[in-house]
Amino acid sequence: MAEALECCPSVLAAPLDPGEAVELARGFHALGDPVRLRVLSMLAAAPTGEICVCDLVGPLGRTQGTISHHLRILGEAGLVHGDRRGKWVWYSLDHDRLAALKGAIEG
Amino acid sequence: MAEALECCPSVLAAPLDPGEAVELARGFHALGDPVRLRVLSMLAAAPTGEICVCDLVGPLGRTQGTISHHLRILGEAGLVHGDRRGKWVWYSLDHDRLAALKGAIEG
DNA sequence: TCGATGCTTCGATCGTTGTCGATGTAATCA
DNA sequence: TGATTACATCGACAACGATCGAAGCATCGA
Repeated sequence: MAEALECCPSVLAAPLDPGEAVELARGFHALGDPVRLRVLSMLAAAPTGEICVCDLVGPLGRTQGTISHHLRILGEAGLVHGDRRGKWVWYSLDHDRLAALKGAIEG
Repeated sequence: MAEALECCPSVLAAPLDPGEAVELARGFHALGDPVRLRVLSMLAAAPTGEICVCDLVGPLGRTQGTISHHLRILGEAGLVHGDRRGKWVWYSLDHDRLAALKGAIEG
């Protein structure tokens, strides 16, 4: 087993030190809300891989301010990125970050 | 792709319906705390796959009541199971439940 | 039966968070 | 410039959650 690359801490390998645990918990905490999970799944299912905020508000049944709040949390967790183009801000999924979290809980 | 087995909803497949999102969020929410992640990693690293509460209190630097609280949350999320044997309660990891959560965030 | 040990539950505190409505800001269009 | 649209931020509120100390169970040994 390649011990060399310590890119991503894993819950299932050696006991997690407190710092790694805090960092990982930040990521999983962002996944711990139904609205945010649905945002991610909508982004993953979008044909172009991008969705603007206005197209999230209706389906998710939350106000625009609330959706913006959740997108900020997802962004701070590194799970999504926003790109302003004209009046719209297009959000897309960060597959690498998601893969890193997945890697943290696989044996 | 085998559409047949719909055992575990995935964030990255079709858009999540609200009910599935709530259920998945419950699991990820349990992972969204540093103390709980360290509990899981200690369980995974334990030679016998089991640890009693008294052996978690010291390393995690929390009171026994707090550790018990976190174990209850992990248990309700299906991530750990407790087994009373004599004076001790031995906790172990539910690898299947963890794998299901992992499966929910893989493409 | 009585104490000691391991764990759970309870009550209280205090910070966090999901939500809304309202306001602010940026970009576009007339 | 002014109006409109898209999004972010703010203030407030209620609900939740992490934590502790203390009290309550359960089990074992003497």
